[in-house]
Amino acid sequence: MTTRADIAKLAGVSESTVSYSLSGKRPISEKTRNRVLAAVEQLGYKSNYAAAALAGGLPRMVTMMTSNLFLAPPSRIDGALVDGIVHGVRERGFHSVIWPIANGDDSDVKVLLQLNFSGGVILMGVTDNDQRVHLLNREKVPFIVLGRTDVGFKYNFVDRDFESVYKIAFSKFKELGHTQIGVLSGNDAIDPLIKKIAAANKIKLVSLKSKNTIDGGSALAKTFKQSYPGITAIVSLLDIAIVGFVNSAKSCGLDVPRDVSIIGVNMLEEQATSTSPQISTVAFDAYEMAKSCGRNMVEAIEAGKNSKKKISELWIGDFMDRETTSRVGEDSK
Amino acid sequence: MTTRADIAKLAGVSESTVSYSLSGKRPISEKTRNRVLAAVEQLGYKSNYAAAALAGGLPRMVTMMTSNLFLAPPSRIDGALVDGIVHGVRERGFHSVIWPIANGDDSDVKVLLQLNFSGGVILMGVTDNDQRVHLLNREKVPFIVLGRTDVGFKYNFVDRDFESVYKIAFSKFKELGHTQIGVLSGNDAIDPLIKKIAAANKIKLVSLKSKNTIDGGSALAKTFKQSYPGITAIVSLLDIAIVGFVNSAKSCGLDVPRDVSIIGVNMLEEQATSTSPQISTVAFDAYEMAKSCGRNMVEAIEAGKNSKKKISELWIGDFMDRETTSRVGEDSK
DNA sequence: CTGTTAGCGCTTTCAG
DNA sequence: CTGAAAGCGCTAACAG
Repeated sequence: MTTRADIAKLAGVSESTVSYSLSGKRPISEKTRNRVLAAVEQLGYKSNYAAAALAGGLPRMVTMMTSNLFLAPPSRIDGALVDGIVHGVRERGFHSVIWPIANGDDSDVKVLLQLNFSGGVILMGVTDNDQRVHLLNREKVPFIVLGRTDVGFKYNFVDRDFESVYKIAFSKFKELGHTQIGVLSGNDAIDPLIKKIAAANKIKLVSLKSKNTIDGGSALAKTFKQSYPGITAIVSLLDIAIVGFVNSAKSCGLDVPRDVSIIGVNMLEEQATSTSPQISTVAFDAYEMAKSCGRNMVEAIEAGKNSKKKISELWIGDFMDRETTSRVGEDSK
Repeated sequence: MTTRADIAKLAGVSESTVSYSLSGKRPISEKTRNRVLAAVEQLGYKSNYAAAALAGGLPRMVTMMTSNLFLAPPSRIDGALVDGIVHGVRERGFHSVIWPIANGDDSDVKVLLQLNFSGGVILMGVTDNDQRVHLLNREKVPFIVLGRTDVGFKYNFVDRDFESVYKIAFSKFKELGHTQIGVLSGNDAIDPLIKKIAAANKIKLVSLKSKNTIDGGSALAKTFKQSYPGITAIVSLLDIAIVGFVNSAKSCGLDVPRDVSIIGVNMLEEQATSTSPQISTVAFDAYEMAKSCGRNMVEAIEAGKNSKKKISELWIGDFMDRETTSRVGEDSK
């Protein structure tokens, strides 16, 4: 294994000059740096992560914890989240990995924590009353939750401000004259927050349950006209399903947005524009949100465990009106 | 941060005794060990991964590289593979993480290799002529490919012995009297290996293309009778789709296995028994295969890069006959 | 702008 | 069975 000593010798400089040439943490003359880089190239030198972490006093690594990777239907959003974290963390000079945990098994989490390998943890895909949050909290690892869950105490998280999101969506629906709208989600029950905001707008809600798949959305489109004659609009929490719905709409005799006006609150901007220009969205830049989460994580780690830096933040989507949201009661041919 | 020095002081022993108590690499008296463990417990000591890796001379870490995590439809098999690797690697005292790589982007791969963070890499989800294999080979990182791809040179891999698998499946079909069978896969073209073995058995093949989803399989079932009247059997390479097919069969007027005899060659034993007892399988214990891959990886790392230990191996599935594979031309009510 | 050097926390000889 | 001590390769003072 070649070390900085080897390349120092070859370049005819000191070992620290090698380090600084590579890290850029202090000024190095162009000439010297080039000699160092040439030596690095020539010897195929690679830095040693463990040594750097040890000497630097910190593992420059953040760990994403996400179970169910292969069990739940994948969403473009999940990919964007991982991608965002990777780049946000990298931007701050750290690295990130996914720590695979078997479903519902705490032992994998404990192994990680016991290892002291990770400077911090980003918890993803949290479920109701997620036990992992308790474990992380107990072990005093710096952690941020991507999403929210009620575990009985406060913790740092990054998430969308859904209250604002729903307020935007429902007030738009209200303004357009809709009075009965479907809530497309994975559950039979409608989120209380949605109920509250709909009530404030005097809008009647109907639950539309679906799997978050293209076919799930298609299936809904097929029976939509018969099953829900009164529904003139849909607020969708399912990114993939609503694409399937819109794609199938025409062949099912549904005119979007004339017959059904749709606002997607959980879609990537990219998805909305590329596959379903008929959908208005309260846009969600999952990548940027996750990137900011990654940056925050690194800052929290560098700030040290003791410093109680408050890094909670909410992410608020912007309303993207493509003027495709139909007005109710007009032009009904 | 508490270190071994702290716990040595508290336990009244030397620092090396602490290390050995924890690693078990040399005999320690029961009494001493208990004092050490008590101190560890009391101070909440966690070992420092970076220091251990540095002193030990090796990063005790294996990296799984798998792109498309969130783009491709997930399969139970992928989960079983990850799980198997984690446990195979852990069994040998190493750890494993997933290194997220953006699709088709080499730079993430290069970052990892440059980091010298990983003792070895397990490449998953390889595509045709996968560039990552070239990169790994060039960087001289110990690596094993889970699956195979043609990149123009030899490398170590762990994969099923599909030639044996197909031989088993087709000779069984032949024995049962089938002469025309469908090949359920994601492609229009049929794998040349399958063609060769079918030809040897004088069996005519028809390509059945499907997405590997429950709904993909269902769709196929719906049109199967009309579209493929001559097909009496299916060899399936798609684990999820075939489950969908079998689930929908009855409601589509298909009697499995009387009308269509099925052998799944890419299913987990678990899937076959739990969801579709009518399917015979050339069983695939993805977990065990991956576990063995993980163990091999660690051994390769410990053997050192120079030692050209030959670790290639093939995994051969066992034929699981549930006596549900129908005989052609009999009992056709 | 560059060099010297003292550790980081652990593993592993070597010496009892 | 236990201790002492020499590093592992790097970072970050400190000293020019």
